[in-house]
Amino acid sequence: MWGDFVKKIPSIGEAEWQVMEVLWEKGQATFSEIRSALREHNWSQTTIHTMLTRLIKKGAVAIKEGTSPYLFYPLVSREECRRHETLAFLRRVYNGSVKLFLTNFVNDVDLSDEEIDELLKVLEKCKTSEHSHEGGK
Amino acid sequence: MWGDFVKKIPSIGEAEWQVMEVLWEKGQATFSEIRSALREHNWSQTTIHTMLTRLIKKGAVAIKEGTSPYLFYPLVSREECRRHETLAFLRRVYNGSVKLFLTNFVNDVDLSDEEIDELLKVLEKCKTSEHSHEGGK
DNA sequence: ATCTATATTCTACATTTGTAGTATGCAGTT
DNA sequence: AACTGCATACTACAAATGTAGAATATAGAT
Repeated sequence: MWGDFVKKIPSIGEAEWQVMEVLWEKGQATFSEIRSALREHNWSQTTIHTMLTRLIKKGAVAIKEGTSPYLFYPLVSREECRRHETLAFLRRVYNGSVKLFLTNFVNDVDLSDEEIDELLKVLEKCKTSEHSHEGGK
Repeated sequence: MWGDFVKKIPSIGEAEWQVMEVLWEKGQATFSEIRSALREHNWSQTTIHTMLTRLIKKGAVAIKEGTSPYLFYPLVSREECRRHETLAFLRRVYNGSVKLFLTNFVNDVDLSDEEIDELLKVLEKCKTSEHSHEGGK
């Protein structure tokens, strides 16, 4: 379905994901901005730097050319990362089946009827709204 | 009901999960049974053994007392593991919001209207059926 | 008792990830 | 020039995980 020429989404760890969130939120940011956005995590500066470095090496982040205090920005979108993680997760835990996921999850975790109603609404909307990617099988 | 004794669900890696699947499927199994069930993975025997050992150490698997060719069996249910993984996943990737998950995911990945209908049905059923769990959190 | 095949244990190594100390570079101030 | 602070780099270490070789135990066949 996605052919062989799919952009390879790098794997992003739990803590790294936090850093990415900041970048996705801000679009771009200097180190101090990132640091202060992550203030509550009480990570040492070097820790954050290490993560940025690794994210760069992985191709998830880049530094805008010629910026003095470096401006970091994401090279992969939150959407593609989410999709990637989601597919991996479903494959791993639910045999790749969204249906199985919903069935089990909604049973396991107590979702209130209100929440279920919300989900129903969301799904309904998705259905009616045409997703026009026909792109042949 | 379980008060503070919340059973701690161990973290289970991707490959380890495969081993657990076998155990969940069979209920219990000897090493050779497990091995042959995982045949297609082309893992060396020791690899599988290592995983079993680690799963035991983690408290995810146990050996039935006094069985000659050891009988391994799961100590944690697929359901609780799934719940655990799911919550962690949602927290990590979707800010803990199922709604966000559905919205994004259904948009990102092309779900056919049929699939959406199926999901709708599943959700509807969940709503009407009493879920008599006590609320957790 | 010996051999052999399967069962079980021990040890090892690379990679990924979280975490962080230390060191150096550079710019503005004294 | 020296000092002070932030910016950036280099190095390190432990835990988790995937992967597997080597060694030993043990039961049944010879």
